[in-house]
Amino acid sequence: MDKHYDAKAAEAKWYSFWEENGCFHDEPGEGAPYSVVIPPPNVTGILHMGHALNQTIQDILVRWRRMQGKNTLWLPGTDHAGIATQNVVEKALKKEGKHRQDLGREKFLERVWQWKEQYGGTIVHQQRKLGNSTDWKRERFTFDEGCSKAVVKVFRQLFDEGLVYKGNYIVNWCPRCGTALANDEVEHEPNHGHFWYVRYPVVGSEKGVKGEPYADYVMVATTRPETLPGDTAVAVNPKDERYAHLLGKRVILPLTGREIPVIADDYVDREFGTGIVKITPAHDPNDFLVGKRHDLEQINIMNGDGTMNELAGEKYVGMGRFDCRKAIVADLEEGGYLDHIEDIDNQVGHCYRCHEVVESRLSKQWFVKMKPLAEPAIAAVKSGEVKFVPDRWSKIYFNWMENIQDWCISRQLWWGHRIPAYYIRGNASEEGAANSEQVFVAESAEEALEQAKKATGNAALTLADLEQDPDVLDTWFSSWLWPFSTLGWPEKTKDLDYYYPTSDLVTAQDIIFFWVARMMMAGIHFMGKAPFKNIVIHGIVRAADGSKMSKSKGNSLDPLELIEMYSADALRFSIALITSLDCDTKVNKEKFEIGRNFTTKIWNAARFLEMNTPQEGFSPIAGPLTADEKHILLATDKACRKISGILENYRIQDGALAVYDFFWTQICDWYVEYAKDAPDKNRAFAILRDVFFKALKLLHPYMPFVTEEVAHQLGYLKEGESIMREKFPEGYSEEEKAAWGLDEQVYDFVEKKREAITALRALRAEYKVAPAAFVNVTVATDDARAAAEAESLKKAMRAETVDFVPAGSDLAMPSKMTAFGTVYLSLEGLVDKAAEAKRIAGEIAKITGFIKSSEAKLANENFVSHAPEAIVAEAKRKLQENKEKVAQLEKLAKLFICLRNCLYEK
RNA sequence: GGGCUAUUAGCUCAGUUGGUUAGAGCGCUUCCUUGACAUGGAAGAGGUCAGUGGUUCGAAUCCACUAUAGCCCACCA
Repeated sequence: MDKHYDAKAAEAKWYSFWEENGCFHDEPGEGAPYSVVIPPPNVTGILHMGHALNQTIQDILVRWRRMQGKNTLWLPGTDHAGIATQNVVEKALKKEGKHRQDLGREKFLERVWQWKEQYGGTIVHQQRKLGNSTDWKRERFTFDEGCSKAVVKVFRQLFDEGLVYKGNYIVNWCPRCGTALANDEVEHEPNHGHFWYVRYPVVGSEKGVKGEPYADYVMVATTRPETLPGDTAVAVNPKDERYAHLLGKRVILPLTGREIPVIADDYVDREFGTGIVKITPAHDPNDFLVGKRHDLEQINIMNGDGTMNELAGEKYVGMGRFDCRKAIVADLEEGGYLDHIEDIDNQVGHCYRCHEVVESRLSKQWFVKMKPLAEPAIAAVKSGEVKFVPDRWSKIYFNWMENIQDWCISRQLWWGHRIPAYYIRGNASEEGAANSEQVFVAESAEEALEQAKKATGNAALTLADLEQDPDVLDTWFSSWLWPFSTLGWPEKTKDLDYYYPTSDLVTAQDIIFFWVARMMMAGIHFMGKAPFKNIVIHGIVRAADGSKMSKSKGNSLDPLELIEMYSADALRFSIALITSLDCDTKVNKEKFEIGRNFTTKIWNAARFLEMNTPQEGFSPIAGPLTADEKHILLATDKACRKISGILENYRIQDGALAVYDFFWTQICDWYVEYAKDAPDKNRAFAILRDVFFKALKLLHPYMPFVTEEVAHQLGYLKEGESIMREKFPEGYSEEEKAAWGLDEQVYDFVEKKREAITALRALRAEYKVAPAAFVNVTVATDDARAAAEAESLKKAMRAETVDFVPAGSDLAMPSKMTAFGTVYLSLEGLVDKAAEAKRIAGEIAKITGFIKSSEAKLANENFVSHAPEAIVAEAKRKLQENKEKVAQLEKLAKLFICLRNCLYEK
């Protein structure tokens, strides 16, 4: 083996080997499978730390289950990401000085597909670098033929069920992008704005002259005076006594002269502003709801591009909304309606894409009625059919699902699944086909034509008479079908039958609502079964200071760079080790050294084993084994059992820790050191060889590349074989354990022995005994097995002699008490430190403190009678031990005083 | 405003149903390089578990309140 591990070469070699040999591929078979669908990244995306974490967790689970022998499918793919992708292509067009309108819909879409073919594979290639064992033969795209078919089918079905409807609704609207935005696509930012206090004269009151107050008016505070022409009421709180007299009266809307009612609604906050609110149902979401409750007219005064229309008043037509604001304010002042202006700080929504100020706009959009879909999805989690891991996320899920709002699914984009709704040409209103009332929802234009013929009684209609709704569907409308559309639905495929419902869904907390909850609803509604059994939610990877990673902040780490620097295994292992499911993870570059160092350790340990492999090979493990040999076999057995149990519970981090500790501490630090000087080296190394392969297999889900490479280098596997096809170790059989004489007592005995060795090392360090010096050691113990360990102790302690005396022997030498026995270090002939006396006094004080607290505890009647026997016995034993320790230290103190005296005499 | 979560060593975090003197990694201190590995080895220092009160024989762990931080939802015209 080479002195250094070449991660890059190994990663490239093994990934293509696995892929070419179908190691990732699965076909329906016998028995319950393990299946997972990947959260599809945006096709425009590049791999970031969030993906690295998310996919590492999935790959660990997937590789582990596959090695357990289950049929295992991890299905990859990408999301067409409507707005994001369209934006990328529009930007490219802009460089050519073109706009999408210049190309027209068809040509533009061609361009997007071209872009997708050329660059869309970026993230998919990057994912391979991570070592993902995804079944690339089944890679899907939310906009591919099959997924698109599923989308149309679902839309049609929901429409027929009355769950999809077209409605007037206030949506967040970006005037620049010309599309509705989902709530999450709006970014609220602090804004320094103004409150304009405007007087609305009460009908019937005397009109004042220009510039003077009206005799009777209501004062309204608004941040958006340009919407004033759309007001259809003013509202007060029903409990507000100040304004009780106004109820039922009407006021005059300034500049228009229109009369509007004064209404009472709980929505109005008495404390805020003047306590009187103007109600503009077409331009504010809250006002919209108030308007619904009071049956108010909705006056839409704005065009889609943010300019004013004729309903705003002749004077303002064609003005931009902000120019119009200025004009209206000026006119209000002119007319004497403006009382005063106040500076305020508020929040204003911006488009997450182009940063334009978002407008609330009344428009016709398509919606999905969510309540009927949500109910069974809530029930599935309540009943335990589907579990959240960690469980606390179920609360958040319920909270959202129980207060669910209808889902606006139409987007005014071109890149996406076009809404399968058709209208008779010419019926469309000015705002486009979406406003036509006569709509035919069908899976094809031909089918829609049949419907139209039937509905109109006009058999002469042709396809040319129909036009399709121009809008496309929200991207989530395809991703919510992901767990079954990717398996072939609506066709009844073998895959669908075998792999659905999937086993685990692994994702970050930020898309529980947008994606997870909706998949639950779609899965139950269309498949009759929830789409997965467990929803594993992990945190977000954050920068070292706890802030979110973002390119613009420059605080993001690039997983590909980390792979380049430390290797994919290092990235995977480190991230698994430092991430707990329960909270976000803060990372910096240095953290990934953990994994890099561990990789090096594995490589070097493998080299050591290789160097010690006899030419003729190892003989089978037989004969009476030494305690250390039994111990490592038991430790291996424990590790195997422990790790599967840990992974069953998704404790990825604990698993990483366990396997790290097993390999580094148990194998490298202790067993390898033992094996170097073992009485029967061939047997010791035969055991090491066996244990080592098990360790590699345990490690494989975390570190696929180095484990595969080492397994081949050491000859565990022949060419053409893969560690991926090995069985995940389950520990040794009862027969093996019996044959080798493995039992817990031996394990504990070796643990104790190690304690003695550590104690001696500590004594050497404390008394500054040169590392190379041979020392004389005495151990006071009654353990009958001790004598057999004299040789191994001598080596581990670098001792000239190791003598045993009965426990309780009282020697005047520096000592440490251990579970094995009291270890004494003879200082004769070695450097001494007179100042030790002081240190010992400190130690005596410390232990005396413990003794006092133990004595107090044992004197406590309540403790003795209530606590379990074992606890009481343990307390007594500890007390006794501490007492002995103090006695020993006191003796030692005397010795040091004596030594010091001797020194002084010199 | 409503909800959720966190607060344990200098830093990042474990701590399973309450049970001896609270752990790991990194960092720090001391020592060790012809030895598989200095990307290493040995030893060590460092914590009144955010605070207060309660339940209990016993609390980092359970309960209440307080403080601080973070996240989500709804957002004030």
